[in-house]
Amino acid sequence: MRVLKYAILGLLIKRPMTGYELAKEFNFELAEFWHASHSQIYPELKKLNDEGLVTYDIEISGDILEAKRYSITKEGELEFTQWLHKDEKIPKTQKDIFRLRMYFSNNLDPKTRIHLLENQRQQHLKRLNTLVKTSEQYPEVPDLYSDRFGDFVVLKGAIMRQENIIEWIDQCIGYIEAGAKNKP
Amino acid sequence: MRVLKYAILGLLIKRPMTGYELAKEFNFELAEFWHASHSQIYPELKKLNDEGLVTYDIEISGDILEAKRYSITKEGELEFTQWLHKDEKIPKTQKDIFRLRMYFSNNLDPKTRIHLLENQRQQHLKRLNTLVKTSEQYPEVPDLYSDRFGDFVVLKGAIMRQENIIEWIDQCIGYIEAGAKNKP
DNA sequence: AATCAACATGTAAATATTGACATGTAAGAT
DNA sequence: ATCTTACATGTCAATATTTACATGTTGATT
Repeated sequence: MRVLKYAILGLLIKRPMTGYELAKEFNFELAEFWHASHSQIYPELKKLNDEGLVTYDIEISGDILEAKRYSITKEGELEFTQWLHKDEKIPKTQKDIFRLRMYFSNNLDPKTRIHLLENQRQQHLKRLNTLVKTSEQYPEVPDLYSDRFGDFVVLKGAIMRQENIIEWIDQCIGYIEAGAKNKP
Repeated sequence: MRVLKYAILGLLIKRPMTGYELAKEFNFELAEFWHASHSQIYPELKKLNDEGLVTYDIEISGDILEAKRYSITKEGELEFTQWLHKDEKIPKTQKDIFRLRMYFSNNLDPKTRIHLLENQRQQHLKRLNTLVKTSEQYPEVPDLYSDRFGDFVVLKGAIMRQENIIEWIDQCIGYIEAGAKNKP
C-alpha cells in the first residue's frame, strides 16, 4: 500500500523538508498515529525521487555539510490528492500486545493483573498529560483550510483515545477487585 | 519480540488445536486486537516444535486427511507464564491510515471530508453492532479464573474503543460543518 | 454424479519495519 | 581547546506481515 509514500508527500506539501526534518515530524507531531525512522525515510525519498514525485536541492550548512531539501512535484501532488480522496476499509485489527496479555489474564493471580494494569494506567496517563499540554496550543478550532486543522482533529482524537483506554483500564481493575473479594 | 509465539502458546493452554483452528481464532475471537494468517501460523508452529515448546499428535479424518493437533509442553507453559508477567512499555504509535488522511484533510473540500468521515462512521458502527451482539453472551462478568474473563474484558475494551472512535468522527464532522458555515 | 463449503497444510515472493552499524559536521557552551 | 547536542545521510540484517501460489480431502447438499 506504501502509506509511508503518502505520509511523506503530504508533509512535503506543507513545506520542503530534509530527510532529517521528516524523521522529526514522524517522531513528534505525527507520533500519535504514524511513525517511521530515518532508515525507512531515506530509501523512500530516493524511490520517490526516482518516480519523479519529489525533487531536491542541496543546501550547504557551514563549510561542507550537505542537506537535501526535498520538494513535492506536480505529479507528486496529483498522486497524493488522488490517494487522499479514497474511501478506505477500516483495518481488520489494531494489534495490541497489552490486550493480548489481558485476554490471557486468567492465567495470572489478581494481584499481578492489577499491577500490570496500574503500570499501563500510569504510562497512558503520562501520555495523556503530554497530549493535553500540546492541545493548549489550540484554544480555538483552526480554520478548515489551515494545515493546523488536521493536527487539531488528530490531537483531539489522540486525547479521546487515551482517556478511553484509561477508562477501560479502570473498569478492568474494578472487575478484578470485585471478583477477588468473593474468592481471594 | 515474537508476539505471535506467545499468542499461540496462550491459545494452546486453553486446549490443543490444529493450525487451522488457531487461524480461525485469530480471525474471529481475537480479531479485535490481534491477527495472523495461516502462512504465518504454520511456520511458527514448526519453530515452536523445534524449540520444544509445543508437541503434536496426528489425527486422521476420513481415510487420509491428516491434521496436526498441537499441545503446549511444560517448557512452553513456563515461557508463556514468564512472558505474561512482564510489564510492558506502551507502544510509541498505533498506526492509523485514516487519521493520517485526516491529518492532511486541509487539502480536501469540506464535502469530501464529511463523505470520508461518514463512510468510516458507518463501517465503525457496523463493527460496533457486531461487538455488542457478541457481548450479549456475557450477561455477567465471568469468573476471574475462567478463560472467558479475558475474552470479556477485551471485548468490553473493543466496544469502548469503537464507541470512542465514532464519537471522535462525530466531533470531526461537527467541526467541519461549523467551519464550512462561515466560509462555504 | 457433481458441486460447494469447510477442513487442512504448506511455500514463495514482496513489502514493511525495526534496530544496529557507520560516518561525519556545525554551533554553542564550558 | 573540548565537549555536547543537534544536524545530516546512509546501509544492512533480522523480523514481521501480507498476498499469492499450490494442493488436496471430507461431508453435505443437489
